[in-house]
Amino acid sequence: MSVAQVIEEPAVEPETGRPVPLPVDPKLRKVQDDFIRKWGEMGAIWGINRTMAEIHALLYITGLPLCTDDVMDRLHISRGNASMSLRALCDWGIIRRMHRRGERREYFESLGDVWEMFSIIAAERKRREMDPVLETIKNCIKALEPANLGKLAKDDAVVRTRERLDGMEEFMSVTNKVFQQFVGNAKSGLNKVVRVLLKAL
Amino acid sequence: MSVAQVIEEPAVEPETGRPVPLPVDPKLRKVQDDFIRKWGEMGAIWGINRTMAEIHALLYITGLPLCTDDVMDRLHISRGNASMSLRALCDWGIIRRMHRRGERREYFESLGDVWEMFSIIAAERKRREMDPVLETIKNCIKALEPANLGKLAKDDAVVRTRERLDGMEEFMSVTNKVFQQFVGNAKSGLNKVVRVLLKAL
DNA sequence: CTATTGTTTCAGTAACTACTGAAAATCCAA
DNA sequence: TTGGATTTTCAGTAGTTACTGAAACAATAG
Repeated sequence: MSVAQVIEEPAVEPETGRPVPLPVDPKLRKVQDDFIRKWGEMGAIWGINRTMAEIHALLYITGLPLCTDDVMDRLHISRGNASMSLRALCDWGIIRRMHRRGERREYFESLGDVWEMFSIIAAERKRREMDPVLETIKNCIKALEPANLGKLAKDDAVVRTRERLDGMEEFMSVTNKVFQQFVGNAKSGLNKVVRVLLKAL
Repeated sequence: MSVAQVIEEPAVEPETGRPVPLPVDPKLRKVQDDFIRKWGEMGAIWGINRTMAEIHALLYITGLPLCTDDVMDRLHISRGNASMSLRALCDWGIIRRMHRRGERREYFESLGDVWEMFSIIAAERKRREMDPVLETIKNCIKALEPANLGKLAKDDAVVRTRERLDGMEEFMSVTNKVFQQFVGNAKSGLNKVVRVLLKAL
C-alpha cells in the first residue's frame, strides 16, 4: 500500500501503488481513442467482436503492458467482460500475458508486429472456415464422378453442378495457397508474398 | 393454367404451368444440399448472413435461374426473407435478375465466375471497412506530428504510439494495394496477382 | 376498370450474442 | 493454515439481428 515500496516505477497511484499506465496528455489520449474506436468498428473484418477489437487496439496503440483494471477503466467495461475478452485474445495469440517483477497482478501486451498478428489470424481462420468448405467441395466432386452415377452422369443438371463445383474448387485451392504463403513466411516486416507482389505490379 | 400453353419448356408442373426447376434425382440433390449447407456456414467470412449465403449457394450450384418460390420451397424460408435476401444479393452484384420470354415472374441467377464474385465482394468490403480505418490512421499520424505537439513530441508515450501507428499504416497500405490488384484485374479466370504468385512461389 | 399474379414492406417476434455484476475459485504471502 | 488480492465463471439481462406472415403495393391481362 505504501508508495515507498515501489522503486522501479517512476509514477504510481497513491491509492493502489500500481504504476500509472494511462497517458495523461489529452491530445495523445484523443488520438488513441480515435484509433481504438475505428479499430473496434472494423472488428467484423477479423471475425472479432467490438470489445475484443477495442481491447486489442488499446494494447497495441499504447505499446504498454496493461492489467485488467486498466482496461476496464479506460474502456468502461465490466470485469467479467474484460477477463473473458483478454483470455480470448490470448487464445488467438495476438496478445500475451506478462508478469512484472514482484507483482502479483497479471499484465497483457499486444504483439508489436502487425504482419505477425495478421498471419496468426489468417492461419486460424483458414483452418476453421476455409478448410472445411474445401473438403466439402472435394467430397461433392467425388460424389458426382461418372463412376458413381451411371447414366445419370450425362444429365444436364449434373453436368452444370459439376462445372460449378470445379470452378469453386479451383478458386479455393488457389486462395488457400496464397494464405499459406502469408502464414508460412510472415515473421516480421514484409513477407515474401508481399515483396513479390509489389515488385511485379 | 393449362399445360398446352407452354411450348418452350420440356417439363412443367401441371398445377402452375411453371417449369420444374429443381433437380429430381436424390443423389444430385444431396450433393447440392451439402454444398449449400457448408456455404451457408461459411457466410461469416464474406460478411453475409447464413440465409443469404445459402440462397447464393443454391443459385450458384444449380447454375439455373430460379424464382422466389423456387428458393422458398427449396430452402424452407418465408417469402419476406427470400425477397429481402434476393434483393440484397442483387445489390451486392453477385446475382442478377432475369426475365423469361412471356413470363411475368422474375428469375434470379448467380454469376458463374467465382473470381468475379470475389472481386466484387472484396472491392465493396475494402471500400466500406478498410478505407475508413486507413483514413483514421492517417489522421492520427498527422495529429502526432512534432509540429502539432511542441515539446510533448518527445514524450515516450507519444513516440511509442507513433511507432505503432506507422506499423499499422504500412500494413494497411500494402494490403490495400493487394486488394486493388484483385479488384482491378479480375474479370475471368486467374487474374494477374494470382498468376504472379503461383509462378513466383 | 377488376381480377389475378407476383413483389415489397414492415410490425411483431424469435433466436442469438454480448455484457454485467456478483459469487466462487485461485493464488500467494505471511 | 488464514486473509486479502486477483481472476474466472456464470446466471440473468440487455441489445441486436434475422425471420415470419400478412398486408400493401405493383403490374398485367382480360
